[in-house]
Amino acid sequence: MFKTSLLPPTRAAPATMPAVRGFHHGNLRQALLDAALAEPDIEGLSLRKLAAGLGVTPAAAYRHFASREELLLEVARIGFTRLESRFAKAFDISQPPSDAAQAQARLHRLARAYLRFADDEPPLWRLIFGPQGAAYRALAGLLDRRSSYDYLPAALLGLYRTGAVPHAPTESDALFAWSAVHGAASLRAGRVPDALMPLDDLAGEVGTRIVRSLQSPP
Amino acid sequence: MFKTSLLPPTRAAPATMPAVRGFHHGNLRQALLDAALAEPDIEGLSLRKLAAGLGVTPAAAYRHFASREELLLEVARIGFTRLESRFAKAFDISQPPSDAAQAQARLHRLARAYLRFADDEPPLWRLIFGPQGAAYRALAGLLDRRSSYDYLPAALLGLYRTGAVPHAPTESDALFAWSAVHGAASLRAGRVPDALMPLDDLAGEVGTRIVRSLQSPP
DNA sequence: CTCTAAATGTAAACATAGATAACATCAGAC
DNA sequence: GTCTGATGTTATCTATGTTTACATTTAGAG
Repeated sequence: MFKTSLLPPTRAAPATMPAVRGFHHGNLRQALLDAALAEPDIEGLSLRKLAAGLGVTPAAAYRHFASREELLLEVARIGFTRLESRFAKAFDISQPPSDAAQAQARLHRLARAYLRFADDEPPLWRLIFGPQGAAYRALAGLLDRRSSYDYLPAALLGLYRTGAVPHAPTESDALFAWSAVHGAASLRAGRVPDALMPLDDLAGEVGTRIVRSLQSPP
Repeated sequence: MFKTSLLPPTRAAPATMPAVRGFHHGNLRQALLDAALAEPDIEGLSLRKLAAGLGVTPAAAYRHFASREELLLEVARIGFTRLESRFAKAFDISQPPSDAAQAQARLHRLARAYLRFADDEPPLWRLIFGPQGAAYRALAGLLDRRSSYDYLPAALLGLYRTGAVPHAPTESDALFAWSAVHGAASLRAGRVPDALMPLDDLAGEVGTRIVRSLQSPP
């Protein structure tokens, strides 16, 4: 027999390490995710091109993802994880603020982490926060169950406890703070003219103004 | 001769008014735009389906738009126009604020207009402010040349002139205000849990906090 | 070691999409 | 009336997501 087996030797992946286990391709799933993460326009990627780039048939991808949408969802999950990891570092739970200055520094670090993520990984940012909602809403569960959404309120509470702010933060306060940071990042990612000052300056401005907006009583 | 002329009578549009001029279809261009505007997911629309819905061949659309992208661009322009029209009404240039309260009311109206647009026309909102940037950046020229971007700074200046705020607004102030409003609208459009309070309350909160964030000297 | 079953890929095909080219038709100018 | 340009229609091309039937490789049971 001879078949059309003219391509099998295409598995010329001697330069790549055996990944986890060397199957046909050597864990295609991760390779697809990596390729997707490297895409400049993740939402606009083509499964076929991705597969072709890995020297694999389009249908092969369907052994690992039920659909294109599921691939994107998985990528979005990775994005959320990376974002939260940045938040965790910025928040630094091991070092609770002992005075107002430290509490404000923590808030600034959070704002900076958020903005920096938008700066460092624009494709992921667009995928995650794209108003398309597909990935956004689908992953809402992932966000709701603690994590990213809680860092900001916690930081605001720290402001109050250290006396940087005169009243305990309300939900409204948290929403406003979140809006300001998210809005700044959005405008920056959207390349809105005015939003292009140095990132650290922007983070500082936003943090400072948030604190200022909390000065009067509720 | 007989050809394949079995479809021409499909032009059964006696119920629709002659539009501007009764051509083959009776101004397809506008009909396509209207159909696109009625789409729940504008960015995801299909030219073919749109055409089919109007009882017209896919290729017919290309007599009016060079590409799908151009159709979307035109829709985005319409969206921007609608948004600016709301801003204009909210700003009410014919009634300059004569005291702090009126200046604040103007700011609140602007915030409300912005949020209301996101609420009233989610598909347009997503198209316009989608981080995809396609339409966004392409239309940046339309935004830069005055209009929407200037209402907020003007409102802030009004706050200063009427003494509602102690210092003349800087670019940073305007950017922060814009971030806060835009962020609130984004979160709302993204159905983020906390952002779902009544629209007017949200607009009020945002407006009030923006003013508060401008209380200290620069 | 061998045999089998699950995991993984391939080939071929279908449906839909955007886009283009050649041809047809209608409105209005002359 | 005839000619011309605007507007639509018929294929037709290519790219893409997706499915189905088949092949192959791997891992593990016996």
